[in-house]
Amino acid sequence: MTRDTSAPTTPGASTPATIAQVATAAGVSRATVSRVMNGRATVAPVIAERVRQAVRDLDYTPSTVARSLSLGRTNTVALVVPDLANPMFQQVLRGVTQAAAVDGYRVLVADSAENVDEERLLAIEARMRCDALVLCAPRMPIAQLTELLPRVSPTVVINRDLGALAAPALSIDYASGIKGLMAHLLSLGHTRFLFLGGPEQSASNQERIEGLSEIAASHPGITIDTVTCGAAIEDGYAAAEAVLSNGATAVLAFNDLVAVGLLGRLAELEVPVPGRVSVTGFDDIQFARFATPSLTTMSVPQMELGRQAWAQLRELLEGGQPEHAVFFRPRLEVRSSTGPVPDAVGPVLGA
Amino acid sequence: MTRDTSAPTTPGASTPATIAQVATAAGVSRATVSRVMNGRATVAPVIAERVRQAVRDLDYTPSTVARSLSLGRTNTVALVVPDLANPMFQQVLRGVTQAAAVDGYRVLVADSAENVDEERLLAIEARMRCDALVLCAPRMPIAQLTELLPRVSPTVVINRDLGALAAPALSIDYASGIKGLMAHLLSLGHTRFLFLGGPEQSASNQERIEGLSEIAASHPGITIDTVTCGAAIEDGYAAAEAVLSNGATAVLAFNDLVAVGLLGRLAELEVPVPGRVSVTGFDDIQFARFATPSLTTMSVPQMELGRQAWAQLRELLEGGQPEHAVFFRPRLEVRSSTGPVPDAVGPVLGA
DNA sequence: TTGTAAGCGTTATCAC
DNA sequence: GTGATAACGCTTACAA
Repeated sequence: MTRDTSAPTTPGASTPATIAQVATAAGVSRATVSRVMNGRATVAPVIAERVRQAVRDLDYTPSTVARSLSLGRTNTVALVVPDLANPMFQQVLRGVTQAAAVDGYRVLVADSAENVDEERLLAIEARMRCDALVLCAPRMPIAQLTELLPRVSPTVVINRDLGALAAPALSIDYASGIKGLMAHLLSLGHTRFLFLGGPEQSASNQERIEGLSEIAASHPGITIDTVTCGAAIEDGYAAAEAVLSNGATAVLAFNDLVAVGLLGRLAELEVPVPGRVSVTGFDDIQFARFATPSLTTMSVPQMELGRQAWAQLRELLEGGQPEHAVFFRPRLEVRSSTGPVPDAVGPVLGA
Repeated sequence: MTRDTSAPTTPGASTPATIAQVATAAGVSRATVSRVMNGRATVAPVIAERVRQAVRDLDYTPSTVARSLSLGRTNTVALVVPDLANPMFQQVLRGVTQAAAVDGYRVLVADSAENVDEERLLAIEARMRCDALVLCAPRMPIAQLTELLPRVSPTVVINRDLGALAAPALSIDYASGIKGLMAHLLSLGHTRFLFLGGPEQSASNQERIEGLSEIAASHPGITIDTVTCGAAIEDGYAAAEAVLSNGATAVLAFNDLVAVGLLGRLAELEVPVPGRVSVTGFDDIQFARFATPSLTTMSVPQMELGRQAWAQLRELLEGGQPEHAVFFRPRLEVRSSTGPVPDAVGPVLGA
């Protein structure tokens, strides 16, 4: 390249000091500086101190990039998520960040902004800068995922069932979760249900629907309607009218975001919850407990998902065997947004 | 180092292909491969195609680390925040991530977990892996900040007034914001106020207090009590009793998180809002609008803060002059959690 | 238009 | 114990 033709050992004013400059200043070789910096082997105390002094004088910090190239590892993991606006993924991010930090790893975030097409390239690009990948791609077709995974290994996939794919995965048992919610609502006497569905290609949405189908099959007396809604808070807000025009006494929102949006709109419309309709969410985001009424939901260990993801990656990075796929079974959180079925259905009949 | 003594041009099975392997495969020099990869200059079409074929065959992707070392830039920015759990910072993260992505930059996150002591080292460490830094350090003493900033330049500081410090900064005018809230509450007839204060060392908390002092000084007839509370939703929840035992008819929470927590608890206690007390927040996080009652708050352009931060950094990275410090003036969002002062103060007297 | 070779800043091997 | 020196994989003057 031959960029700087001046003496490379000149302690540039603004340019960060290099190991060579420290070596010159301390009157030793670069190798020795490197040893001191890494607390390696036995360097004569006198020399070591001389090096440390030079380091202080020059304000030297080793170049991470150069180390990465030499060591062949970056000490960085990437997290690819479909939407950073979702509190669920924010918690996963926190979990990964905190757990990785303990092992001296940093986290690079990549938000695909729900753009399924870009997700593949984003993951590959992110993986190139890092030693490993945490991939959250609920909408990516399984075929594409299959092609992608070997390219970005080591990677752990979060939040979707990989089925036969032999890759490390941490998933939520959404089917079981939604069945748990249904069981709760059934026990309260509800028979007419409305499911506010999430994005249709979403794997977890499919799982929820399958769960509901099973319940429907085994409970002849009930009806479960489905309306495609979305995954965002605004979607829930906008769904209030659909909810009211439907005769259901219990609404299962795709997630807490949708549920909170719905709750907000219902409050504005002065529709009593759970007096008129019961509402459930999914995920148990931080706000669920503080919503009014507090939201009955399925608790998903969001931060734990992130922490476990890092734990598995760490294992892989150390040359360990891929873990088995792990399923988290959500836990029912009964709060105040669900209650007994009202005496009569429809706009204020009984009472 | 001399790690791999075997022929370096062997297309290793699992190891990622290098530029040298591509060069060999295509029968050209590495320089030519580099030119093709970067769409450089005029490479003979025939040769270029041969290179591209080799790239495809070998599944070659250039090493980002090696490029970074050679180019002297990583195409990465770091964001240092005190607490990723706060929706405010999550939005800033989104803003930075989205804006930086447009220019081909990725974002590294570092969460200091409210640990003020570690923040300095964290920032330095993060900066080393990146080309620039977005720093959110509301509690860092100004002296330490002064020492730190030159070391991590280029950096833009977010969310605090740097005063005389000549560094790029994006701040919120918290004093003006809280005064706006007070003006609103005063217009509703309130005279007894309670401020639920945030972390005491927090710069923005100080600014809020100064704003309140000014109002107090210019309005002899009113009283403004202060209770140190915190910045988290749980803190607001826990503050409900203190709020009720205080005679105030209007409560100004440190931020929306605190306000939502308070609202949640007040609802549980069946305390009418704003019937008994009015409540305000600060930040206008996503959930503020959907709280029950919807929260009157000061809107802070959170994502915009992130976007602008990137815009300024980009300018600096391109060799531009540091921008002047920018202040965002929050905008009052009147919603349903504030209302006229109740007829009588205390546990249900009038009515 | 293409190749040669130096250089980015580190680490690690191997003599001394 | 310490110092040359060759990598790591890429970019880019400069020569051909």
